[in-house]
Amino acid sequence: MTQSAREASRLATWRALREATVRLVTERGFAAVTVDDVAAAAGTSRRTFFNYFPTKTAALFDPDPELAGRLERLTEEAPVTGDPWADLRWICASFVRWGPPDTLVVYRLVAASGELRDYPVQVHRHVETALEAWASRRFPDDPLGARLLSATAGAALGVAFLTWDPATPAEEFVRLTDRALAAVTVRRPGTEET
Amino acid sequence: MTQSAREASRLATWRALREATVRLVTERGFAAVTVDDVAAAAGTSRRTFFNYFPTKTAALFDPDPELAGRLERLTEEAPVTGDPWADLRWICASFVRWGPPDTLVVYRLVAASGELRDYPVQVHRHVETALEAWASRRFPDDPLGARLLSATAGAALGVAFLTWDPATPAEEFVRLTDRALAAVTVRRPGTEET
DNA sequence: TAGGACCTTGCACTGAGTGCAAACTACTCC
DNA sequence: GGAGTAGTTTGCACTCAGTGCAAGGTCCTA
Repeated sequence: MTQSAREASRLATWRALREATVRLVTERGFAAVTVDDVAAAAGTSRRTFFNYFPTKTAALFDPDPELAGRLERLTEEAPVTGDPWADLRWICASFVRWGPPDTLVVYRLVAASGELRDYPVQVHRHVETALEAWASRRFPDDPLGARLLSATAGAALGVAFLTWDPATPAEEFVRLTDRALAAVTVRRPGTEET
Repeated sequence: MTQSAREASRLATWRALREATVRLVTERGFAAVTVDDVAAAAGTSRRTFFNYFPTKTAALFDPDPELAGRLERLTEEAPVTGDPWADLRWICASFVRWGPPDTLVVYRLVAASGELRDYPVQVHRHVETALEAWASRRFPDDPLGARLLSATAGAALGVAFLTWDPATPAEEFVRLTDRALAAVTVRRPGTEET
């Protein structure tokens, strides 16, 4: 389980590239930063950048390798009650409250930047992906219901994020997330009344 | 109100470009079609293409100019009851049922194409935009609640779309949309009970 | 310590998207 | 009807994202 030298070096390069991207984009704005700039700042070649990230935006939004594991664990620890939407709210609330530190910097960057407003979805796409995996594991024979759970939660997270003023502390974002999730209810399709 | 020659010609060029894009992408796939190809097929120059569409994907997903007006009218005709989510469902159901013909071709194209699976959101982004305008007009002092309504509806539409098998008739898509929308409820934040 | 797996890098190429300036076309107002 | 103006088309040259390939380097394993 201890990392080999290769794995360690790979993670280091990944983080150097991520760090350089975030720093340069913070300083100059997304459009004014080229991949060459990032690669140079991270001490690697342009070609290596593309070995780690498929696109320029990915360097900003791809989740840290360790984050994936944490999210995975969170979905496994989640309660399993008769109300899947409540369980999903539990996962979202835990995730947001835990506040992955690296992620929060990017959050604030995107929220504050006009030119990145087109990508609000990207910010929590990996969360939504994890939720979708959770949901489809739980309801394998109901793709509509499973996707509906994760997509709706994703929408609520996105709305909370868009409404959040990045100048205010992160707790405010947590509060908005709670309010957004609390205002929505998702039943399994087929059990609707009306 | 009758179009000037200029307006008519502009609309014609817009539609020629859209039509060429859809046709070529259907034949060859998105990646294998260049903007040059599209421009040539539409009988204009590459540079003119970019006068009409900011990106290649926009040529596929931007709503037909007339569609915007129709959507606008739909949001004005919508009922105004004490249950905004119900009103929103009415708008979505009407829109989907009316079935804008041009749009449906693109829908089917995207749903059937593996390489466009990353863009499912784009398909109904303009609908979501119209819904957001409607919601923020109705709840100007509650941005969270307004966005939550439109984003959730958008998520439901997206899920219905992703779950839809494009080989089946459009009515199936309508049915999925109804089921998805019926399974979700959005209250105004602040009026939640747990 | 030798061979293979994996990683980095340079090079050359395609194609998206943009700024600019010149030619062209439709509209307007006299 | 004709001159001026505003909007449109187009070519050209440019930047930069992203990809394929092949040569060299580094780590790991037997």
